Amino acid sequence: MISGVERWRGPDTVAGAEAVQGELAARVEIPAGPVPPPRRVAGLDVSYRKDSDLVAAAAVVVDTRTLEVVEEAVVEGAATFPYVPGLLAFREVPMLLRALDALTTPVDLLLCDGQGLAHPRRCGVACHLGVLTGLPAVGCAKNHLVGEHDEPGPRRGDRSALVDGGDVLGCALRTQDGVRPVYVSPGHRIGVDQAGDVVLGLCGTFRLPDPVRRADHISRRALT
DNA sequence: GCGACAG
DNA sequence: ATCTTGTCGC
Repeated sequence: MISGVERWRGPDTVAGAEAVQGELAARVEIPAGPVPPPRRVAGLDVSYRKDSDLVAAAAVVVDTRTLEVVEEAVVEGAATFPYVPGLLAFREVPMLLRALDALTTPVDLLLCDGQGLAHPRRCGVACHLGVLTGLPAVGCAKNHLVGEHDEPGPRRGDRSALVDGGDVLGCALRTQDGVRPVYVSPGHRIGVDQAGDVVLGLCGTFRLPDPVRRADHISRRALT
């Protein structure tokens, strides 16, 4: 269970949402050195239904040592904000906070399906969730949003920095030999290198980290 | 004007 | 994200 979550007040305009991100971005903390390795990670994801605003959000807590599932939570609701590139958090965060509240297990880190710092205003969905919960958070996106990077080497674990405006925001990480890289960036209370390490350590034999895959499956199944 | 554009 | 079967490639 996550306590002390401040009530989310969603803006209703693009300008308002961007202003909120400016404020949240200022509250993101990125430590210079390593932080204690997370023991329990919550993978998060949201699924949508084609012809309605019904959505399902899932949170799956996984033990990083055994890769065993500790707890799962799924909630359903209505989408209240449209998808706008750069403003994904306003569409998904309200539901994800509800899923997190449904958990009874304390978690050490949030692993989100989307960007963290690798965002136009350095405030991707992982930053929103990290700041609002106070927990360390990492963003792991399947596609690129911002930042330039060299093509990572072809093998599992190969990575190259994501750079934008002179800042290293994250990395393009090859999580399996020959697969397309994922885009990893810190959301809160963790550094770029360690964020990549955490994601790689949770990928098993798949491109995406296990907790996120499980959250995807569960949220999708909930809409059936 | 022409791309790019997390989910 | 979602609608969807078979099929091309390793």
